[in-house]
Amino acid sequence: MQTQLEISNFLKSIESRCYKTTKHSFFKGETITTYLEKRNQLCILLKGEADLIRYDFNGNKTIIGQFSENDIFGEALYPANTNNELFVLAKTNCDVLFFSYDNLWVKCKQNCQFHKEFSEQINKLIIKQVVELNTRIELLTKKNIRDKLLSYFDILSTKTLSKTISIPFTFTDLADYLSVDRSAMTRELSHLIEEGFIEKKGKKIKILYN
Amino acid sequence: MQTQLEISNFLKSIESRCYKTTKHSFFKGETITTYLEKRNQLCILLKGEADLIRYDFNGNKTIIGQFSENDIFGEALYPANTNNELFVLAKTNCDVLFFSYDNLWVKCKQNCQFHKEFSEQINKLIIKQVVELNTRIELLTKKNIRDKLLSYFDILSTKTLSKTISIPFTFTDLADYLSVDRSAMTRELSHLIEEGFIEKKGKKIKILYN
DNA sequence: AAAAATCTGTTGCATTAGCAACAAAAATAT
DNA sequence: ATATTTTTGTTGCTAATGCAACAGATTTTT
Repeated sequence: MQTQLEISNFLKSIESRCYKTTKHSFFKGETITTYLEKRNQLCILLKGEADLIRYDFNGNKTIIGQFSENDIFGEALYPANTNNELFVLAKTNCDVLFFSYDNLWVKCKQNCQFHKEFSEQINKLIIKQVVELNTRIELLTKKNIRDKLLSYFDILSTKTLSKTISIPFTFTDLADYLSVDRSAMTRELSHLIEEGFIEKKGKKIKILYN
Repeated sequence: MQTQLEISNFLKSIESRCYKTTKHSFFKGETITTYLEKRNQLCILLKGEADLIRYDFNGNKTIIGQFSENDIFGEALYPANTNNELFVLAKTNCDVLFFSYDNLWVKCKQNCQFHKEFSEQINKLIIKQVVELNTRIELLTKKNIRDKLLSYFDILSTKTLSKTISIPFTFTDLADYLSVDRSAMTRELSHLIEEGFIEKKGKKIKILYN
């Protein structure tokens, strides 16, 4: 499998050829796209960080997805919803590549190398995305906050092969990712420290159990 | 986009050519596969229903995924986990197509039509899977059982364009899908009936609000 | 360097939802 | 047709967690 860096370089070198792709830059806070109609749009985040936000009928805001470099998103990957308004908001300055899912599998007339490569890269990104979604579902299906936290630490620890991990976002965002109340999560973190399961210093967590 | 039926027919007609694919049948209750090592295996459920089951360290069983006809699953789509044992169990008699993700993008020497078609179909299935995963995450990120239920009904209602919906699995399985306690869910259903939000007769639910 | 905004930790309180247990109903197997 | 298994509805109890509010720390903006 290709390294993350190679994929990244490939994506950055893309210029519209047989596909109609569009690159666009966004400033922090701008709306990258909305999921309102079913437009078959796909987007790749070339640079920056973005959140998928849901505002429900009560006006409650929930972060339902968090994207970083090389993540793929867009309406084509999302169910046609009804009562909810979904926005992808730039958390930092972002570069985004847009293209249509419809075009993706249409045979390129020249049967060009670029076309093949592009379509393979997209597939890899989508599969990566599936793995991430499954990871999150693993966590969300845990019955309590403690299990969610411990499983999350476990996953990070396995990925980095280290018992000391660094939370890659704010605790506020972590609470959103695990879909729990932030203060309840902080409380549970305190309990885990008291009971000797973990040590915590800022975003660094040291796992003390085997 | 091709219809579900066309995809289904295509998949059923598959015989190993340039890809190494294997078909296998399973009886109800049998283990279709386990997610223990990272083998890059992909599987398509050609017939039947199957569950992805997690047994955690406490021995608790959770259904973390439910598959039906033409769903794609397998280790390639799943994070390499640590403490959990994952099994795909046949809920009914099943036919399953196995192949390796590694082989999928290796260029077929003959550049054959079958190869192209197969790879396109797989992509469509994977995208369908992403949509389903996102649907579930939408539901799992709701903060309480009531919102999970109402959103679920809403999604079904939108899909079928009807205010009367039919739950496609048992309430026990629905509780698993929404990752809530079954008795608590039944309690909440009773409240929704009392408060006039829904009517319920067996698996048929009538939505009474606009 | 100062001001503004965001993030973090904490606590009290009320509500929710998990757990356990049981009986009736329904579905499945013999 | 009968027996067995699974599903469903219900309820009491308790623990977990969401919510609100606030102050101090940290980060970002001006």
